[in-house]
Order: sequence, then C-alpha cells, then structure tokens
Amino acid sequence: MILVTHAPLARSFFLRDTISVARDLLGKTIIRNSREGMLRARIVETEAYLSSGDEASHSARGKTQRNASMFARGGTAYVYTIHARCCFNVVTEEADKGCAVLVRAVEPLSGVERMRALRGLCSDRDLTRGPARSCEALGIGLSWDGWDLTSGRRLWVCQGDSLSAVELGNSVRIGISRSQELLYRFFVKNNRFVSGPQRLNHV
DNA sequence: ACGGGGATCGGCT
DNA sequence: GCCGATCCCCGTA
Repeated sequence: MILVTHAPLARSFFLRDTISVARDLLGKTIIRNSREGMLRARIVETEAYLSSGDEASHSARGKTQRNASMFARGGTAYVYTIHARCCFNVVTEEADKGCAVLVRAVEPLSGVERMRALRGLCSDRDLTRGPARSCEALGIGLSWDGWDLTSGRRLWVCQGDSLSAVELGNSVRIGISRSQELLYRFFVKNNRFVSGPQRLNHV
C-alpha cells in the first residue's frame, strides 16, 4: 500500500518549462520499490537540458535510438550510459520537444544498507555524490529508460519534505565544453552530496 | 580540500 | 576511430 506522502508527482508537474522543473525537483524524493525493499533519496542537485538551441543537450542533433525516450512526454525516465556508467534524467514538457532534467546528486533517506551493497566499497559521501553514483545506489540501470515515472510503482518521484529552510544555488553545468554555458545547474547549498563546486558562477 | 590523469565502452561520424 | 551530461586514485597542501 502506498502512503499518501509517497504519492507520485502528477503529470502536470513535469509538463512545465524545463528550468522550473529542474529547480522544483530539488527536495523531491525518488522512490525505488522492489522485492528487496524500498529505497528513498532526496534530490539535491539537478541540471536542465533544453530542446532548441542547447548544443550540450543529447537532443541537439535530433532523435536517435539512444535518446528516443527524451522525446517522450514529460514524466518519462531517460536513462543513458556514458563512460560505462548510467545517468538518470526526468523528461520535461510535451512529447517531441526533447528536453529533460539530469539528476546529478541525491541524499540517501532510507534503504542505505542496500545502497551500500549496490555501490560497493566507497565513503559515505561518495555513495550518491554524482549522477552515475546516484543511479547505481538506487538500482537504476539502462532497463529503466522510458519508464513512466507517474505510475507510482517501482520507480517514481514524490513530494518529499519542504525545502523552505534551505538555500538554493545555481551555476553553469558541469562537464560541458561546447557552447556558451548558462546557469542551468541547481543545487541545495551546503549539502555534502552535491557533486560540483558550491559557489555561484556568473556569466 | 582540490586538481590532474587514466580507465572505460557505447553511440555516433 | 573519436569522444563524452563520469568515476576513482593518487599527487600536492
């Protein structure tokens, strides 16, 4: 039985503009439910990837087999591999636009022992500090590409605790070399799981 | 705490 | 072949 507080975010949340979704996902909870038990983690760092004019986005050169789910409607999971690792994205806006939010870091809430088993030997901080580490700790592999995150089963996103007491920061995206970078990265300030620099960058 | 370099492999030109 | 929305380890402070 799903508790009220674990109710999935509605489709309408993901259909909004990508920048707003990237910012508003901070503090939300990712839930991964399986026979092994429930894993819960709080989103503390995100990046927005837009459709038109964003050279750094996987969708910049159109639809391919790899990025196909990025062109699904908002609320769909987009999981891709890079450097032999997986990264988890939440698709935003209407279908065929090709925009998404990358989840760059989460803070473990429950099921920490299982996360440790999934990650292998590492420090507590490195359990979920970074997009691929977060993915591995939550048991999110390539097979989750295209999953409907509003279904409220197996893998979804729910409201989580209010973020009113914490401070938010933004900066340029990490690891992007091409194109003029804008402040498309959002993070919870002073959270130890945030993967990049905490200072604000200015363009 | 921070930075540099190597590992690694699937997708794309 | 090339290259990346990365990670990990090993230098320096």
